[in-house]
Amino acid sequence: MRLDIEALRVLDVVIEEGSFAKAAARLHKAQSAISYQIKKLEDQLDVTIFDRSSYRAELTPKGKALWVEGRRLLQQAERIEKLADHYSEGWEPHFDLVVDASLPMEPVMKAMKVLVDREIPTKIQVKVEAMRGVQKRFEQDKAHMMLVKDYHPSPQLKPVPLPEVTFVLVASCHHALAAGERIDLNQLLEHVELTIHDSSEESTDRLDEHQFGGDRVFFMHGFVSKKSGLKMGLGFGWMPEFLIREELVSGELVELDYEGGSRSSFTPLLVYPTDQPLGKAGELILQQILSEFATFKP
Amino acid sequence: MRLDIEALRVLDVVIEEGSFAKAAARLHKAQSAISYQIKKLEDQLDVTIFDRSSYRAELTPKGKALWVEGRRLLQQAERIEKLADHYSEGWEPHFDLVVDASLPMEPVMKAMKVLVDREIPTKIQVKVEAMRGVQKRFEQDKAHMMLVKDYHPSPQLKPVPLPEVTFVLVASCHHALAAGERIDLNQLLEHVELTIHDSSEESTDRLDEHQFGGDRVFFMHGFVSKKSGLKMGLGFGWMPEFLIREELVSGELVELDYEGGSRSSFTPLLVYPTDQPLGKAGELILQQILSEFATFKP
DNA sequence: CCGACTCCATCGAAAAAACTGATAATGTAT
DNA sequence: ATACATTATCAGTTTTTTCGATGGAGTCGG
Repeated sequence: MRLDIEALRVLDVVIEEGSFAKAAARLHKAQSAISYQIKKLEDQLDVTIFDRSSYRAELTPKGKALWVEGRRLLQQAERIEKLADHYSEGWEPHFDLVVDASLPMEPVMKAMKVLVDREIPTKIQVKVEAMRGVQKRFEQDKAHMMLVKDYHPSPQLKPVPLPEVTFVLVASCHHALAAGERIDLNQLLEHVELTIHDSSEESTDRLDEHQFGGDRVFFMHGFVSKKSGLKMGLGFGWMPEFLIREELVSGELVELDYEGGSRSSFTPLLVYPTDQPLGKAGELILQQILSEFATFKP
Repeated sequence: MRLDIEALRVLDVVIEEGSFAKAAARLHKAQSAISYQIKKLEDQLDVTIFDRSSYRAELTPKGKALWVEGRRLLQQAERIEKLADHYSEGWEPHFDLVVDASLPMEPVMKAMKVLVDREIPTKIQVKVEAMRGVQKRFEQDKAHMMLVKDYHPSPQLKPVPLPEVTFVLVASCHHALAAGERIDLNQLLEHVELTIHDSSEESTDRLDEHQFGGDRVFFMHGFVSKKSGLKMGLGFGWMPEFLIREELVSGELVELDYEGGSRSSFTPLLVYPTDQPLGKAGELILQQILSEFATFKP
């Protein structure tokens, strides 16, 4: 590599200042050091950058073209240095967040918006997964934080509780079960159940705690499609209450009168590893997500 | 500037090779020199790039992010070096060609196409001007070559003749002059003359040699619009023969029976400065243009 | 036209940076 | 357990960079 950033910087300053001597002054160097650097650059690139035949050294066309390219390199160098500065100020290069699909996305989105607006140097990625897929992705990607419904505890993982989420067992108002009273398990099992496809499992043989185990179970790929399946009367199923509030009010979806209980609540958790302290971005995200969830009303 | 290309190159090789020692071998340096460069980079950027706690040094996330950025810088550095190599091989950074609008563009375009297809490193610009504007632009832009109908000779300018171009005095077949026989100057001056706007003049008070000096002269901004003006019967005027060959055959435009002569030929010139020898691109362009003009049949 | 000034190149000496080779500490593989 | 691989460190050497001084050439202002 016969190119030297320092030499390009000298070239840039010489051109800006208009003379070797002035550049030397600005760079706090002797004028001979400037001569040396420029000559070195010319020798190494084998290109005459300055025409010295007249009084003041004048840029040759080739010199000018190289200068233009050199400035781009200098800018890239500055970017790298700024990046390094950010890192030593405590910003982490990346921050990966995994979120359980059954949690409300609005507070997460709001928190992200705040971070984006602050133009922090950390690159943030958010991935949404379902059920066991959340922790699986968290571990696979070595992510920095996850918002989960449930997880395998570990001494290196610190959980922070988030506001409770309620699930409701519902079906379309036109569904056979909608009118049923004191429905028992056997009655339920006669109908199609809609549930979410566990994004961690290839062969779906395990059951979610919220799954009844009938013969006909339809696995949807998210609560959006599950909700539309429910609304069109395809079957019954559990839904986060905040997602179907409107449909419950309008009566489009109705809460089933299931004898085993039609409501189920859980406390979602914000989880992050403690073996590595959170960086600046991590702290910010932590605070922001907690604050958004605290004020979140669906 | 606390960034050093050499250090980034060492970092890159270390990561590619997987160990300091192997990188040292590939770079023909001692292993301690690699340690030194990496440590220097870490100190200067104040970022831990490698985690040395395990046996082999492992990239930290920050280190990886810096490496990715560093590679972009290395690529830019390589581009600059390649550019410099091209320059010392004799390629010039830019080549500016000015062409008179009354010359056929086809051979020029063909020549340019050949150059472009060869992917030469020189950036080529072609500018089309009219009349005195050609040489004016040539001098103003310090262009490297011009194709002109006429120019002010100078000892530093070398002219090379190109194939003759013929101008024909024409008008629409529906124009009053079309049917005239042995038309004299006074008859001509009773009609609107179409001519090309000299791109060098602000106030158009000078006359082209091909201009009769009637009261009503319309200045067009190129032969394309002049031709359409002629075809719609707006007036009469001189046109390069190669541009109106079809219209003459079809009879849409007719050659006037002017007593001063309805045809005028001139030898266009390819002109370039001799004080600076042509670069590789210049030589190529010279050869290519001459060869394209030599084989050009309109 | 002269003297003061600015421009840049060059040179020897000095300082700084980079590298070498050897050694040590630690970990891996067999 | 032995041979080998990996990285850090250190003293000494080589190379690069800088300094300060000098000189020739061009410019500026009277």
